[in-house]
Parts: sequence; C-alpha cells; structure tokens
Amino acid sequence: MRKKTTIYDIAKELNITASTVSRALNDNPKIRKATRELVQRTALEMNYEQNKVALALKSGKSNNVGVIVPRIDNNFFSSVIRGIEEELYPKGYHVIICQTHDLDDLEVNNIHSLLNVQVDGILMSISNAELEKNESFNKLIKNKKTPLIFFDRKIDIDGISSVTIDDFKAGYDTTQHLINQGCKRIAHLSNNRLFEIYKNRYLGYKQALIDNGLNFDEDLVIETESKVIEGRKSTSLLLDLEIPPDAIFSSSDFVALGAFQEIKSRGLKIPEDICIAGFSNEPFTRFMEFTTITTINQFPIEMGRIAAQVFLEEVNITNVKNKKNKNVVLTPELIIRKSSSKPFIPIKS
Amino acid sequence: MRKKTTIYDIAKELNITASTVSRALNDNPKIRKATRELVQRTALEMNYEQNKVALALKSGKSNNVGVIVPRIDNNFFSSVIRGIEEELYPKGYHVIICQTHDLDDLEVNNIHSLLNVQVDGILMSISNAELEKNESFNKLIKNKKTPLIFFDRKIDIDGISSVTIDDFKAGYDTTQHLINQGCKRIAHLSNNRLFEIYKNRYLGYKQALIDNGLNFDEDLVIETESKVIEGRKSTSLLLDLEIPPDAIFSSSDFVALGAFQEIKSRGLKIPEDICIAGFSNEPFTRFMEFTTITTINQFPIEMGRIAAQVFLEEVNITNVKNKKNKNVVLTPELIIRKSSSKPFIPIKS
DNA sequence: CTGTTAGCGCTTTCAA
DNA sequence: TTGAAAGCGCTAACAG
Repeated sequence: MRKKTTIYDIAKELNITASTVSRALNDNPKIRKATRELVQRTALEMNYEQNKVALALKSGKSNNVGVIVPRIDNNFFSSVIRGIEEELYPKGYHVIICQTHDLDDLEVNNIHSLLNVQVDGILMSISNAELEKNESFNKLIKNKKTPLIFFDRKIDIDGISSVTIDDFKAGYDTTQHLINQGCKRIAHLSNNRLFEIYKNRYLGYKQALIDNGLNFDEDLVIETESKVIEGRKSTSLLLDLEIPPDAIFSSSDFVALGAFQEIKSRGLKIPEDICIAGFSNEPFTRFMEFTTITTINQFPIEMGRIAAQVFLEEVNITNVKNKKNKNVVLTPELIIRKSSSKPFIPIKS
Repeated sequence: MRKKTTIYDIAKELNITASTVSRALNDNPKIRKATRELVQRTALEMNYEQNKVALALKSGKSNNVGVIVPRIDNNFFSSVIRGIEEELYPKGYHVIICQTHDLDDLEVNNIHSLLNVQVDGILMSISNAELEKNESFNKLIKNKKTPLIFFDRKIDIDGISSVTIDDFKAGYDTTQHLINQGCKRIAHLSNNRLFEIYKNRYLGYKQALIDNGLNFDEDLVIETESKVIEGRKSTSLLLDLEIPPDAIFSSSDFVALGAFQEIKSRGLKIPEDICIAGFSNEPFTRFMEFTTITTINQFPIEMGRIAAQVFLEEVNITNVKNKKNKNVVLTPELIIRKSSSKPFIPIKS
C-alpha cells in the first residue's frame, strides 16, 4: 500500500542527489563504479521501478507502438500482430492493440487515443477506405512526427509507408488456377473496391479472364461484406442466375465459407459442379471435413514483421525532410485444396 | 511539424494564465462563461489536444486498462475483449491488449509493462496456473493500488475478484447429455488441472458419471494442450485402447476438432460410433460441413462486460481496506449439435 | 472568477 | 564525478 519508490527516495536514502541516481541507473559512463553499484543495489532493495509515464512526459517517447486493425478475431490480423510483436518486443517496445470494428469514428478515435498516450508509432490496416478524406485524420497526419505505417488495407498517402501483398497477382493466380481446372464462368465475390486490396484482387481476376480469352461478365461480380452470412446471400444470387457460374473466387475466406454452405444446401457438388477459392488461409479452410478450401497465403506474420521493421527505420530518422516512403509488396502463395481440385483434371503447377 | 500546442500557448495568446485555461477546458463551474467559451474556441483554432501523458503523471491515472490473455486469435478471448471494450469505451477508458502466448515470463512482463504505463486496472486470464508462486507477481500484487480482475482462467487470491462460468456444471451437463445419448464409456480430454477451470470441468464430468452409476476410468482422461494436433494425438491414444470410448468430452473446441479428424481418419462414424462434445462455441464448431460440434457457450461477451463492471466498481473504491473481492459465476449453456445427436435417440431437453 | 505556486518523476544542461 | 536547477504539460490548493 505504500507509495512506489522514486529516485528521490533512493537519493535520500543514500544522501546523494536524484540526478546521480538517475545517471547511475542509466549506466551513465561518467559515474563512479562504486556509486553506480551502490545505487543499483539499493534500487533493487527498495523495489524501485522506473515510472515510464514520467519518462514519456520528459522525453516525448513512450516505447509503445499502437496497432489498429478492424478486428482481432480472425487469423490474418492476429497473425500480423504476432509478427509485429515478435519484431518489436526485443527492441523494448510494447504493443497496444486497438480494434475499430470497421467503424470510421472508432478508427479516428483510436488514432487520437494512441497519439495522446504518446505512442512512438502507429501501424494500421484501415477500416475507412476514404480515410484520407477525413478531416480529423488529416489534421493528425499533418504534423507527422509520429511514424504511421499501413499494412494490408492501405491508402496511398505521400510520405506514408506500407506493407501489402501483391493482391493483383493473388487474384490473377487464383483465377488462372480455376481456369486450369476447366472453369469457364468464374464469379468473383469482391468487397468494397475503394480499398486498394480488393480493387487489385478484382483487377487480377479480370485480367486473367481476358488473358485466357474468357468473357468478363460484370453480373458475376458481387460486392460482399466479409462475413459468412453475406457470402451465402451473394452466392444465392449467383446460383439463381439463368446461367450460374461454375466457379467462385472470393476475396475473403469467410465469404467463401458462406458460398460453400449455400452451394451445399442446394445439393450441388464442390468442386464437381462449382469450384471455390477463398483468400487469407484462415485455419478453418484447412479444417473442413471433406472439402478443404483453396485459398491465398498472405504471409501475415511476415507482413507484421516487415511493417515493424519499417517503423524501426522511420522512428530513427531525425531529418524528416528526406524521409521517403517505402512500399513493400510481398508475394502471395496460392494454396490449392479440394474445393477447386477437380478429380479428373491434373493440377497444373 | 510545429510543436503541439499546450495550454501555455493558448494562455499566452489570450493573456491569461494556464490554470484558467485548464479550468476552462475542463468545464470548471467557477469560470466565467465568456472566458470558457473564448478559451475553448481558441483551443480549437490552435488545434490544441490535451497531453494525456502529463495528465497521467499528474493524476496517477491514465484512463487505460490493460487486458492480458494467452492469445487473441480465438473467438473466446476476442469476444471477451469485445465485451470489455463495449463496457469501458463509453466511460472514457482505452483498452490495451497484451498476449502472453502462454509464456510465463511474458505474462509477468506484461503486467509490469502495463503497470509502468500506469493503467488504472488489469483484467486478465492467467497463463501460468501457479502465478501466485511467482515472486515478481507477488511483489506487484502486494501494493495493490491497481485493481486486478481475473476472468475465465483465474486463481484464488484474497482480495482479487473474478468472473468465470460454472465450469463444473458445464462439465456435468455435457457428460449427462452424452449419457442421455446412450454413451457408456465417455473419455475426457482435459487440460492442465492446476487451472481451476479445467479442474472443475473434470470434476463435473466425473460427478455425472458417478451419479449415473457409470464406471470412472482414469485411463479415459488425458491431459491435452488446447491445440488441434494435440487433440488428434490424444484421441489416437484413446482409440488404440483395448476398449475404446464411445464418446469424448473435450474441454476445448480445438482439441475436439482434433478428435474429430482422428476419428474420421480411422473411418469411424460420428456420432454413431463415437459422440463428441467440445467447449467454448468457437465458430468453426458451427461451420462443420456435415457434423457440427456440440459445445458449451461460455457467454464471452457477457463475461467481458461483467469483468469490466467489476473493475469500474473497484476503481472507485477509495477505502481499500473494506474492499471485498467478488466472484461472479455465469451459467453455461450446452449447445447440442450433430456430433452428439444420435439419430435414433430423441434429444432430451 | 482568476492568478500564483508547487509538484507529479524523470532527465539533462550547466556548474562546480 | 556529482550537484543544482530547470522543464516536460497539466492540475489543484491557496490566495486574492
């Protein structure tokens, strides 16, 4: 119940001054060895712990970085966070995680709060595709003392770095794979294409169709929120078409699962009647009872680590003038599983 | 790039003193309306933002609470966190999330870090079943100015509140259900029973067997880490027994999934040959292709909300002497699904 | 209703 | 090698 001991307490105890204690504790070279050891020993005895808040106020740095994501309850984001932590913990940073639940207001709020608790940087995957139009956001970005790094869901802002995968390639490769399976009428369950990542997946899909001389049909592209139930609804629409698709490429595993359920519920076979491919390699795609789901590996841990590395580079740049943003793009990996592996057609590599 | 504006800047601008500015900004009643409005207006114009770190140093409160969990990438914990956030955000608190990845050291580290950044409270689900034996932990707990609240994985420490579900009842109900299905040789995939929650699930299981006049066989209880692969391994052991079980009650959905995979891989039928029941109502238990998994709803969001409420009560108690710990116990709900619903036996309610 | 002053705990420049 | 003093930004007790 007694108050925490401060450097003053231990200074008094030793009849020296607080600055000496501070220096001793920080291994300042210009301190006598004896004094240093004495101080450190008594500090230990008195259960001294440095008050990080005072330090933060003094130095303007907190050794905390903030991470903002739409949500943490999916494997992709929690893996990215894992990567960030792995990279930053050894450097003495602490990671503060915030969720937006896809609410624009909460997102800006979170940025505010993090800045207020003086984080040394913010790594985020945006929830509002038009964040750059948000006034408060811009105000915050204007005096960009604090490094901001986007991952996955990014927007292009001059001077702000990002880490993403090559979503175009992911879309292209997946579509090409479905075409290789003999599919000719491939639908795409997209998402809000104001987000670059969804736009690029869509463009990759489209390009693959064109390159293979297949017809691109706008009716086969449905914007679908990344939820199982929405996947079911959109798929229902697709299956009700006069000529339903023979494959579905979804930009979300959750949506792919919804598609899966809807197709099964109609007595159709996967992959024989319709092939399915998702996105993100969520664990359940691997856990399916019979029909595991083809998907894209986005290397989330890697992504987190690199985002953290970019932060570490930027946080040390004093001359902000010559700070140039850096856009790292990882290569996705197509993971082919049963939902798109027709038994009678060999899988092309 | 210019420095952030402080109350001194706006004081100078207005030729008044900083304390007046502070009061005006905080809607202190003893300030003239005109002054208040003037200050607030100029504050807005000058893009003033309160420095929370200074506030924290001054007041010793940060308006942050820390949440420590083993991991965030499962539905249970992320839902609890969701509940905590829902309760605390409206009160102006910010939630800092830390993961231990089940590492004892990281757990104590996290507590340290959180205390250092002066969180106003810590809500946690422990990773180290013998946390109370940890010296640093005890040191931290001794001067318990900061409320600490356990949820789910708790330990009994005098003066520390907790929120859990009635794990004994959950174990009992599940086992009783399996017995109602006609199962006579029910195995239990347990977990480290130094944790109260696993011990209680086990005890509930055991009691149900006894109450129904069934034989309790220690060989049918295997301690299994909460991972899919471990579930497979343990199940393999069970199936290799001379008389294998006709039902498996797992204290983890992930382990139940492993059991599921192993059973299927041996060509056995669920639920006809073996019934399965898991724990936690992870989404995938509902998403299974044919055989959805019976499980226990732990009402995680509710749990989070209540933990947050307990915190709010405790944080306002000035007289720490009469602080009495509170142990809230929620009632679990058995969710019966196909993995334990034998077609020929009506489900008893 | 407003100003003065002190202090939260720490680091750091300047002196000694 | 150590001490003295100032200051990070804010609030609050006291005085007026």
